[in-house]
Order: sequence, then structure tokens, then C-alpha cells
Amino acid sequence: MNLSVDPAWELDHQEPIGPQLHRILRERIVRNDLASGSKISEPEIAKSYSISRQPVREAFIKLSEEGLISIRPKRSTIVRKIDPVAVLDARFVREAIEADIVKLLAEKSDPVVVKELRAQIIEQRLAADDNPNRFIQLDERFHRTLAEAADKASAWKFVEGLKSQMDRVRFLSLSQFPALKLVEQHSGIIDSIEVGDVSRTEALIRSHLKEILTELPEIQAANPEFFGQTQ
Amino acid sequence: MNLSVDPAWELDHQEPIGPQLHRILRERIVRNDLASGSKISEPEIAKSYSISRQPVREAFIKLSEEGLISIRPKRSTIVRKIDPVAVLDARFVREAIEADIVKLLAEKSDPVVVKELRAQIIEQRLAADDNPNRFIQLDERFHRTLAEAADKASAWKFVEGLKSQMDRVRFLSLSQFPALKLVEQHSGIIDSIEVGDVSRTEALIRSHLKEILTELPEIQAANPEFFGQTQ
DNA sequence: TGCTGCCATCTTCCATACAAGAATGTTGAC
DNA sequence: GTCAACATTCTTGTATGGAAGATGGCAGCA
Repeated sequence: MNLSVDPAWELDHQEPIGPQLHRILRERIVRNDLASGSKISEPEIAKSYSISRQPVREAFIKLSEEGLISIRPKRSTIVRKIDPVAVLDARFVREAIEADIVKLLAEKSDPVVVKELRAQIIEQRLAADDNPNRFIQLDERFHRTLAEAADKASAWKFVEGLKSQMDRVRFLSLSQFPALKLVEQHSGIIDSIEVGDVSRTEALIRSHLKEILTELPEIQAANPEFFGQTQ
Repeated sequence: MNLSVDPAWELDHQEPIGPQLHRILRERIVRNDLASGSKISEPEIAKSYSISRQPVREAFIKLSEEGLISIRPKRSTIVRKIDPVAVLDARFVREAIEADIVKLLAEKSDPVVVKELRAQIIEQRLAADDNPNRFIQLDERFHRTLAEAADKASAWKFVEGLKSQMDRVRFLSLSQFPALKLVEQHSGIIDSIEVGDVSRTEALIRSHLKEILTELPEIQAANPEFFGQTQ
């Protein structure tokens, strides 16, 4: 099984550092490379990347707004433990947004879109068996494609911030990842879009995005040390 | 008619300055006090508030993520003109979120919540006639109360960011504000929640949040100088 | 042994200085 | 008069220094 990551975890000093660092640190937190509950500090991160504290601070602020870290002024900054309530709240908003997105797609079914999505399904099947990291990439791409096809790329920006909370949970149980089941659900959504069944499409995506509701308690029970209460 | 504002547009130096300034500048942009399309700069704002560039920069970054300003590195920062597409996209996401919120409320109708909302309606009626600024405050409070009553205060944080795009439009036509119509719609939503009619409640809030669709073209036609294309 | 008060250290937040690119105005040549 | 090249100025991005508060360890005392 391939569990390797293919991070662009290096900084490109030609590009603005703050946003890059934000993306990198978010990825490290989601993948539990920065341990849940651990303490981090501006000078420490700055030193490790050989940059100043300034862009680190900007990245911290963004991570804080995403709910991934908790900045306690004059005290310290810690990687927040996964808060089940926050995960469920993020999931709730995500479901609302994506439900309306696929409704748009089903209302005016586009063969070109359907074809593109079907092509992605093939790739997903290939990765589902033995490459969960790859599958998670493809999963993100699939959902982003849905948004872009509905001409709602801007809405995806919001979902992206919400997803990080859910992804943290997913990365705790990569090996038991129910990728095949998710692929079949994706496929069903495409079928439903193709025939233009709006209410069925909505029901399917809502059900799809509720999968984590059953996984969450199990994953939390198996990894209690990464979870915590609202801080 | 009372068009005055009651801003807390002063800085409290005991509290963190960056977030305060973010809120203040957002308010000034939404109310068109910082003119659509005008150029602003970090040192200029810093000087006017007698603070350093640092917290100004942090506020700018947040405003940029909300789509209210456009930071062009090494060039300048401008207050974005109102982009109708961005307004409609924000509206779309907001409708999706709030629709699911009121569905929760209708599913388990709570007399205490209904009573609180009804009390707010009375205040709204009082303000509707002659105090649009006050009404806008009450409108925000009403929608926030819906979210909090559904135990989805976290979702409101997202709506708050989306609302600013829509509010910019509203503040361009304060005098023609259809406050009374909106109050009646609010009232209808409460009635529907009270009797637990989920699908009707959803339909009503979606219709309510579509009001701006008819207003937008008129307001844009009347104030073309404040509008622009996607930048 | 246990508790209290002080001090060194560490943290974020704010201020200031420096760097580099872009825009603008001026100056010179043609 | 027109155009081009240069220098000045203005902008944001980054680095660094200082301030205030919170924490934790240690010494001193009962």
C-alpha cells in the first residue's frame, strides 16, 4: 500500500511566502505531521523554514480562522485537537452548499460534464484499492469539478476551508478508508445528474456526505488521543 | 428619516487592533464610506488611525479574502467595485446554508424560539418605516438568531462573510429599502417554523433570500459608478 | 515537607527598518 | 513636438527589534 505523500512542502522564494506557508502548515496539520495538541510558536516555525516571523504570523492567523490552531495571546499557540462538534458543523455547511450545487447540475444536465466526471471515476477505481492518498486527491478533484461545472467555483473556496476539518479525521484511518464505497456513490450521483433527476441527485449527495457520520465515532474511539473538546 | 450610523469606529487599544480594524474597514466599505474603486494603502490607513502598518496589513488580508479589496503586490490596493457575479455567488451559498438551518428549526419546532423571533418582528416593524440602518441591524440579528437557535452558530460565521457582499448593494439604496416586505417574509417564516412545515419553511427562506435578485439590476442601473467586472 | 513570592523565560502583538518591483514624472535627444 | 530612458517616489513583502503579559522554576520561609 502506498502511503507516501507528494508534498510541495518547500517554499518558493519567488512567490509570496505567507500564503504558501499557510497551505503547507494546513497540509501538515491535516496529515497529523504537526501533532494534534502539540505546541508551536512563530519563532520556531520561522527558524525551521529560514524565514522571518512575519509571514509565519500571517499563516497562523489563517489557520486559526479555519479552526486548525488555537492562538492564545501571550501564552502559546497549539494545534487544536480534532473537535467532533467542529467536524460536524463543517460537514453540515458543506452538505448544504454541495447539495445546491448538484441540484444545479441535475437541472441542466450537460453530457460534457457527465463524460468528464465518468473519466474521473475510472481513475478513482484504480486508486481506490491500494493508494488512499491518491484517492483523497481524486475525491477532492471530483467535488471541485462538480462546483466548477455548476459555475460555482467561488463556492468551492468555502468548501475547501470546511474540508480540512473533515480530512483530519479521514487521515487518521487511511487504511480502513472506504474508497470503493465512495466511488460507487460518486458514480450514482453522476447517473442521477445524467438523467436530470434533481431530487434524487440531492438525496444522493447528502447521503454521500453523511458517510463520515458513521465513521467519526469509530475513528474517534480508535484514536482518542487526537480528539478533544471545544477550546 | 434617520440615516445616521452608530459605529464603533474607534479603536480600543486594550483589545487586539488587527481584528478591530478589519471590522471597522469592512463596515466602512459596506457603507461606501471607503469609496468603491478608490485606492487605499497600508501607510495611509495606519497613519489615519495612528497605528503601525502591521495590523493594517492583517486587516487588508482578511478584507481581500472576503473579496472587498484587491491587493496588487508592489502596485496598490483598491476597494473593489461591487461585482454582481460575486454578489450572486455569495447569495447562492448563503441561501444554501440558511435553507438547511431553517429546516432544522422547522423539524423540531421550539415555542421558546418562536416567541423570541416574534418579539424581534415587533422591533423590526417599528424600525421598518423610518430607520433603515436600524432595520438592517435587526435583520442581521434575526438571521443570526435563526442560526443560533438551530445550534449552528458556527455556520453563521460563514454567512457573515458572505453577507458583506450583499450588504454593499443594500446600502446603495437605503431609502428604497423594502423593509416592510422583508418583515412580512420574516413573519411568514416564523409561522411556518411554528407549525413544523419543513418544506414550506425552506421555500419561504429561499424566496426571501432571492429578493436581492430583483433589486440588484435596478440598484446597479441607478448606481453604475459603484459596480464593476470581476477583477 | 509544603507553600509563597520573585524572577527568568517564552509567547504573541505592535512598531519600525529594509528590500524590490511598479508607476510616474522629468529630462534629454531626435 | 514626440518618444525614450532614467530617476524618484510609492507600493507591498519581509526582517527585526521592543513591549507587555503569562508561565514555570527556584529560592526562601514556616
